[in-house]
Amino acid sequence: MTVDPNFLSALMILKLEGVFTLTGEERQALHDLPMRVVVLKTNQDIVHIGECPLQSFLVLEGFASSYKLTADGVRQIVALHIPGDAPDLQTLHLKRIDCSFASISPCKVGFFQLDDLRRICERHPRLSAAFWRETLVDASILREWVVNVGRRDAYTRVAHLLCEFLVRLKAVGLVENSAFDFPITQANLADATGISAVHMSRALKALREDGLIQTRRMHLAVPDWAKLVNAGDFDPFYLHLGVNAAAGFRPAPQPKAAAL
Amino acid sequence: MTVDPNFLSALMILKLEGVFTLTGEERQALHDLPMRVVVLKTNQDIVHIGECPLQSFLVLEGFASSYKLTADGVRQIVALHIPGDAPDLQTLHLKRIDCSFASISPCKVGFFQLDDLRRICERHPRLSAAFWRETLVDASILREWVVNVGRRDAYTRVAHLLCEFLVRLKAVGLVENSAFDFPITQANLADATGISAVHMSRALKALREDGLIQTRRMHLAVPDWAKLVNAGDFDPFYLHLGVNAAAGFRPAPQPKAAAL
DNA sequence: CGATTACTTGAATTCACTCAATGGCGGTGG
DNA sequence: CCACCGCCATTGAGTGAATTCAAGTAATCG
Repeated sequence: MTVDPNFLSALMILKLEGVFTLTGEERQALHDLPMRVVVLKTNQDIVHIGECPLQSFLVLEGFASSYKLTADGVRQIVALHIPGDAPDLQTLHLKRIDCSFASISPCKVGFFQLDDLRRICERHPRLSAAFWRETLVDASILREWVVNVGRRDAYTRVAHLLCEFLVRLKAVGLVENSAFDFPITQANLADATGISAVHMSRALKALREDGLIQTRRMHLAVPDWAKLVNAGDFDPFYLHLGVNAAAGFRPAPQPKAAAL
Repeated sequence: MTVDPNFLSALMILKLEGVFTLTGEERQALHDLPMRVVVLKTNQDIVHIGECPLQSFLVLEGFASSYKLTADGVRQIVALHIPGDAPDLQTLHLKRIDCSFASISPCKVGFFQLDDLRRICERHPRLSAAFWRETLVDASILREWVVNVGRRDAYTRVAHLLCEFLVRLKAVGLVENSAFDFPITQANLADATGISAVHMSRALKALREDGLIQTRRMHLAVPDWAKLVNAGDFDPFYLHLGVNAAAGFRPAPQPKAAAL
């Protein structure tokens, strides 16, 4: 995948189009957002907790994480970011960043000035709302992570994380035949699920032996989606994907919501 | 505490004032927000997951929770809400609610129409930004909860939750002499920390025996704040409280943030 | 090809869980 | 007023899931 200098906005636009149709003006505004592309190796810090940056970033290629450390130096990954994600939108309204960001695979990110984005938000209220919505979806994912880490056993937990990964990657077109590139170490997966790296190895082995996943190299395949969903107690609803993006993952058209 | 019919907006205003000073117009707009006060007993559902409500609510008195259930019916509380919180601002931009809300103590909540709030947001961009900020702080708390549940042992986890509770309650003036009303069952605390109710009992006992907390009836006192903070690996920064609100909790004025 | 990093496996341990029984408190009704 | 019931909290005993420690294998990179 080559990096078009405006690939940043292209990805952003793709994602927002999943929610509502942009006007030409809105698309243009995003397109004109100046940015600086940076290439990262694995495990490089992007922003560090406590900083007050003047810029924010978008993931273009590869994967990134948000993480925090406990007092005794144990790491917990609190979010995984895939191409198209803007992990750090909180900087728009919170001065100091409350978690660190790092690449967890070779990775390209695009930096943009917060002031530029603020200007866009002021001029285009619908875009502002769309970014707000993004941060709300992130919060929804965090809620599911609390459940995952708090109440599911390791096997289910890992299955759930892989389900989430697959659905999110599919939404940005990075899945082919229920398989995708997966250059993430077990240690990182362990930090994302709150288990030890050793136990992650065992959990993945169990999933493999049960025929729920196939791992070769840095590549992951899901032979039986329904089984993995079942094993992971997974319902993609919390991802709040547009109907288009979620096609193929919702077994049936979503039921009319219950009246209040 | 009696319920002034406009107590809702009063609380909302109080909280927002912690971030920036409202103009008279802004204050008036909040004050004029129509609302309906509802009194709840313990453990009553307020909004159920999957609904598409036309209204949202604010907690006036007592405590509420956001929770989700796993497939086998185990509950995980993903957020606790105290007076002044608007737990359900996500409805502004997400159609279907992705978690349930319930009272976890006797409780008063104020419902308002989303359309009314949307109108306020359109007319008062600074208020819109302030509400957005609120949701970002909620996300920050969720990140800390993932760390808490994922990487800390039960003892530390419970201490951390109690620290968070005390700081947040203090910010809305519900703490006196490091003590506060605490009408929350151990089962609920267990669901918030991802441990079993039995183990919660043991953890609280240990904290009591170590002199970190005192519990009598539905009341909790913290004799030695520094010790509890230490035991809970607690740093209030993630709460993003205004400087005023956090007074007395930050050991020193926050250091100039590191440059990017 | 040698060095480093990632993964796997086994064994012993520990933290937290379930199950089960008991005690305290508050409310309700005879 | 006291007896009873239900909810909540406590405690003990046994179990189990996940951890740490340790060793060894496979893969990757310069």
